Amino acid sequence: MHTLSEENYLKCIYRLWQDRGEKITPTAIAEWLGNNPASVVDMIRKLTDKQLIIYDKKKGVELTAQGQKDATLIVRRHRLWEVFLLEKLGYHWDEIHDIAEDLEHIKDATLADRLDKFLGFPEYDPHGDPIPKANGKMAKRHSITLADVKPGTHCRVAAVKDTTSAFLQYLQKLDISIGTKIQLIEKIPFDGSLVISIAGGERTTVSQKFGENILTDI
Amino acid sequence: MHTLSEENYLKCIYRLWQDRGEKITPTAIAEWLGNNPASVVDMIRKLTDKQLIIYDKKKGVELTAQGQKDATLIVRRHRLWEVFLLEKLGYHWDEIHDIAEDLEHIKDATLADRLDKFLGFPEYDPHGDPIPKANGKMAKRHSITLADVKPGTHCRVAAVKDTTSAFLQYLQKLDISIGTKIQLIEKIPFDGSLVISIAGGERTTVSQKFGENILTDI
DNA sequence: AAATAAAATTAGCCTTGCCTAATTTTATTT
DNA sequence: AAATAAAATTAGGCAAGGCTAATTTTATTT
Repeated sequence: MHTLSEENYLKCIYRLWQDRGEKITPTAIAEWLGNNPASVVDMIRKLTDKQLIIYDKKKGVELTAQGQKDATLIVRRHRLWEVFLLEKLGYHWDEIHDIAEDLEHIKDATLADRLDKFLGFPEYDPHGDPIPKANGKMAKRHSITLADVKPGTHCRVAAVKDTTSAFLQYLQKLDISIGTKIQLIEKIPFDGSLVISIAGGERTTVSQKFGENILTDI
Repeated sequence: MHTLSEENYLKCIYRLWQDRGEKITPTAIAEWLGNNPASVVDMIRKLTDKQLIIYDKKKGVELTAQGQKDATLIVRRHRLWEVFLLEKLGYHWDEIHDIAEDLEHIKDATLADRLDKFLGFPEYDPHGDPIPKANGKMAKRHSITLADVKPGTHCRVAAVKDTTSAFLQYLQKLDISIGTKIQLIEKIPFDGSLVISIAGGERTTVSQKFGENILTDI
């Protein structure tokens, strides 16, 4: 099996691949993990030896079939634990990510499946991300952000991209959670700011960055 | 906070202290952990620097107040997770120890307390060991083994000392679990073997070692 | 195309936590 | 008490996974 560090790299590569679809460079990985690019180069060598990734200077880092499979299972564990922490232990939205970050590395042949069953086979985690099934399949990710929809559109918050507590706490303050209805009233051309109405309430203005981190259903 | 390794040493010292009450030597620790005594000496220095233990060649290793407190909380986490794995996820007796061994190191200010509440504040773990409360207090450990009771005595299995799966699977085969009534019929003087009756059933003979690992209520 | 900037890589070092081998200390026998 | 055995300790090393600083490649400007 993989070391803690290897797993974190795998997961990071998986996320970058899912999120952007852009070329995954050592620098991008280093930034995401808060590591030095030199360290990343070391690990790229190790993961390549283990045949979990393929690195090509032109194409960047790509996961092999095995790498994808392993990464998916880590994400599965992470998201299942998030559901557990929120639903069973009563944690708040913004507290669960870091704890799940540790729990996801617990390895046991049947743990994730048992947890999945115990939780009632949830489709999405508390941030709206789909939970991979034991076979690696998962529901589609939501991809349209609040910043993408046309002014006038009514939409539903389906997921959040950023899961830092700074963002989640801001959402909490605005009374936004998964399922909240939001109407995009206007986009300010100058800086992309968004004028929205939350759950039919009065107008609020949020930044473009904010809008890009809200994934919507419609 | 402490590293994974430091926590394992702390827990080991705590166990040796509870179990035997004898002088805790570097060799004893090394044996328990399956490490080399030289490594233990290194760690003794580190834990001493952190003021978690006091090491005196004559007295052996002793936990400081802080060391005791920290070790107790690790044990608390371990035992709570064992309850969770057995009761909520449906694991068997002999499978939970190793998983809890990993889970116990997850650190979060409120995790253990939330888990405790979620589980209904259990007093004992599935092996019959008392679960320390948040304040460090815990119910008394059972101390009389099946090998200690007088022939003729009827007693109840309250806990097991050995938690290896080899022992637990043997118990399962004999249909013994926490709460099972056992009568000690006879002790064989030659090798200390015990003739017992399990739940009123027919006579069975078990070894002295076996008896020493069963803790009884009466 | 040359100059500059950015990214990738290499080299060498650090800490943690373990190891073996050698040595010193302490205990146990004879 | 001397000899022997066992335990503890020291010294030196190793792998993992980071780091910084220096160098080489690759991209971007001018």
